[in-house]
Amino acid sequence: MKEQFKLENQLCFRLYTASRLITQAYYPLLSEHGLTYPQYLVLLVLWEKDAQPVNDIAKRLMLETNTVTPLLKRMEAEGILSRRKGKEDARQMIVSLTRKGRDLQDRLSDVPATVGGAVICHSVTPETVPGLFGMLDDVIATLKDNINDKPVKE
Amino acid sequence: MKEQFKLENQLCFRLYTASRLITQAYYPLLSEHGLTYPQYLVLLVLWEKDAQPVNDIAKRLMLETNTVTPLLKRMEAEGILSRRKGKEDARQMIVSLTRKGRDLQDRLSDVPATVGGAVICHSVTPETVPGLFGMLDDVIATLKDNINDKPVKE
DNA sequence: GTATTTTATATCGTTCACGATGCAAATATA
DNA sequence: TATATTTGCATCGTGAACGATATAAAATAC
Repeated sequence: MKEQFKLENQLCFRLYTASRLITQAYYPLLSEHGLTYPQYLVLLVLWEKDAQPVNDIAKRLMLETNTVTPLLKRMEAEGILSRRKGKEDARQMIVSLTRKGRDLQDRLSDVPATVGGAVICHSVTPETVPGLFGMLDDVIATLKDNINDKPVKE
Repeated sequence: MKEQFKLENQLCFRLYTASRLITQAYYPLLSEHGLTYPQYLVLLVLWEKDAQPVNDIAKRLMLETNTVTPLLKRMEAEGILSRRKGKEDARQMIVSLTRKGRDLQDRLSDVPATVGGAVICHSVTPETVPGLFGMLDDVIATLKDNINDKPVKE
C-alpha cells in the first residue's frame, strides 16, 4: 500500500514527463515558424496525404474532433491550410494544405534529425529504438482497445 | 526527406499518445474522487513527504511553478491541502495535506494496480517493465540536461 | 416518404502546460 | 548598510486536451 504509490514506480508519470520534455525540445525549432507541436503533427498527417476530412486527421492522431477543430481553425487563420465543406458528404470538412503549408516541409526538413539526435542516450540508440517503439505501440493498442470497450451498453 | 516525417517513425508522437491514453485510463478512477491526473501526481508527492514548498513539488514533477500554483490552489479550494507561508523563508509557500488529502490514499488504494493491469500487454510485462523504465528515465535525463544547458549565456 | 438513428463537426466549460513577466523576500556584493 | 542579484512564487495570455452537449446532414427504419 506504499510502494505502488511511489512516483518512481509509475509508468504514466514517465510517459507524461518524457512526452512533455520532447515537446519542449521541439519548441525552439517549431516556434521559429509559428508552429506548435500538435500543429506539427497535423502537418505530418497532411504531408503524407493531403485533403483529408477532420475525422481522418483526428483518428490518425487519436484525438477527438473537439481538440482538432480549434487546432485546424488556428492553422487556417495562419494560412497554413484551408477547410472546405465536402462535396459528396456535406457534413465533412475537407482540410487541405495551402502553398505555405506545403512549403513548410522544406523549411522544417532538419527538425526530425535534430530532435532525434537530442534523445539519443545510453539506453536509447538506433539499435534499441525498435524495441521501445514496439512496447509503446503495444501499450497504445491495449489502452485504445480498453477505452473502446469501455462504453458497456448496460 | 520523406521517411523521417512519417508519423510511424516519431518517438514523440508515441510518447504523447501513450501518455494521453494512460491518463484517460486514470480518469474514471480519479474523477470519482474529484481528482485529475496532475492532482493525483501532487498527492503522490505529498504522500511520500508532507509539508513541502511549492518549488520542491514542482521540481519533483518537473513542472514549472506557473503550472503547479494554480493546480495547488484548486486542490486547496477542494479542501485536499492547505498552503501557508514559510516561517523561515517568507517567500516559500508550504503545502500540507489536510485530513481529507491524507484519507484519499486509502480511498485510492487500488488505483495503481488497476491502471497497471490495464497496460500489461504482450511486450510490456513485469519482466520488461524495468527495461522500459530505464529507457524512459534515460530519455528524460538527457532531455532535462539539454534544456538546462540551453540558456547559453551568449 | 416520413421518422429514427447514426455520423461528422462544432461549441462550451474546465483544467492543464508553459513562455513571458512581475514582485517581494532573501542573499550576495560593494 | 545600501545596492544589486538571485530566488520563490504568482499573474497573465495562449493553446491544447477532453468531457459533455448541440446541430445539421446522411443513412436507416418503418
